[in-house]
Amino acid sequence: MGRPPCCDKVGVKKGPWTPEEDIILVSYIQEHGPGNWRSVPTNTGLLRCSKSCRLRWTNYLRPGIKRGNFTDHEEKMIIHLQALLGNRWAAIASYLPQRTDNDIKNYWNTHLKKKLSKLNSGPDGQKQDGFSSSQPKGQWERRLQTDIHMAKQALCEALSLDKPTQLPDSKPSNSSHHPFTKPYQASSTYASSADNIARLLENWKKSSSPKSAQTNSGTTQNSSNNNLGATGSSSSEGAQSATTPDQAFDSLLSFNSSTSESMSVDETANLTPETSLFQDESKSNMETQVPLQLIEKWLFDDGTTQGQDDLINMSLEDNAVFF
DNA sequence: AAAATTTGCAACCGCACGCCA
DNA sequence: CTGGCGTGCGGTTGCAAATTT
Repeated sequence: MGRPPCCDKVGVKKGPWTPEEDIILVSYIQEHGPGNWRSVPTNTGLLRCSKSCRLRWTNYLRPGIKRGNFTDHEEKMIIHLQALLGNRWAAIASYLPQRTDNDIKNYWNTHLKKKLSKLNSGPDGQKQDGFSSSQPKGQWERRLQTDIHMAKQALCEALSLDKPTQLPDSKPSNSSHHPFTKPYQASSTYASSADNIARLLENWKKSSSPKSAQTNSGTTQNSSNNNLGATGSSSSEGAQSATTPDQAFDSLLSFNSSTSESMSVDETANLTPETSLFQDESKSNMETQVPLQLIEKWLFDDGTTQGQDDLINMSLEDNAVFF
């Protein structure tokens, strides 16, 4: 028995996305906005299941996504947040605008885990993974602990009426991932999305040796590391060298270049309406604001860098205070 | 230079959750 | 209240690229 698959497997394509598919998806979302994923494959003719479409959008095509090259700052945040929240990548991602949960999860699993285990396997390799020793084992317990923690802090905040409002990046973000559950908001949101896809395309064309559709994963990776390389101007380059006779592509690029002319991708990303759009989301606000104080404290103390251990200790001490 | 091994990441899978009729 | 449906989330896998032998 069990739950039937989200989509019948016959005729459903799997594996890396091709630029053509990306274009179709983006241009569809450009028109209709994200959401109602179930209908996306039917309406676009994509031979993908709805989940796959959503994933592709949220992890790659969504506007304002930054890929690769985690900064020290981000790294520390992830470490700290992981200590606080456990493997709740979506929650962690909500503190890191422009980063997806998948990206963070991958980065944690591939880089940070090792890094930390090296760090902590010094004299006595007890603290595996950094700080898990102080955490409940099960996901459920951990979640519970976090929630209690959050609730307590929220209470404290409420009582002190001293709410931080100005955290630089305090964007509730993607806990509900979509700024646009409503019809579809600012078109400029898609500018950066178009940037994303323009990057994909550009790199795809560069490597557009016969392999073409080939390893989209490869092209994706390249593009992902080239955020700086592909700006608005380069996307129009992409338009010129376009070999894909796709109208959607043209419209995308023109759309793109008209909206983000002089901005780099990152700039665009930073200014993306997401930031403001997200700010109304009460649920994630609840979630974000609570540990924010801790994070803020840590972030703003960052200059005084005492090293990760101190950060870790801080979080653990904080936990101790609350329990 | 070629083969073997490791690494990194995109994408898939399946369960959980929330909404709605 | 309950069951169906759509979506979100975290764990895992598969494969290409990078590195080592």
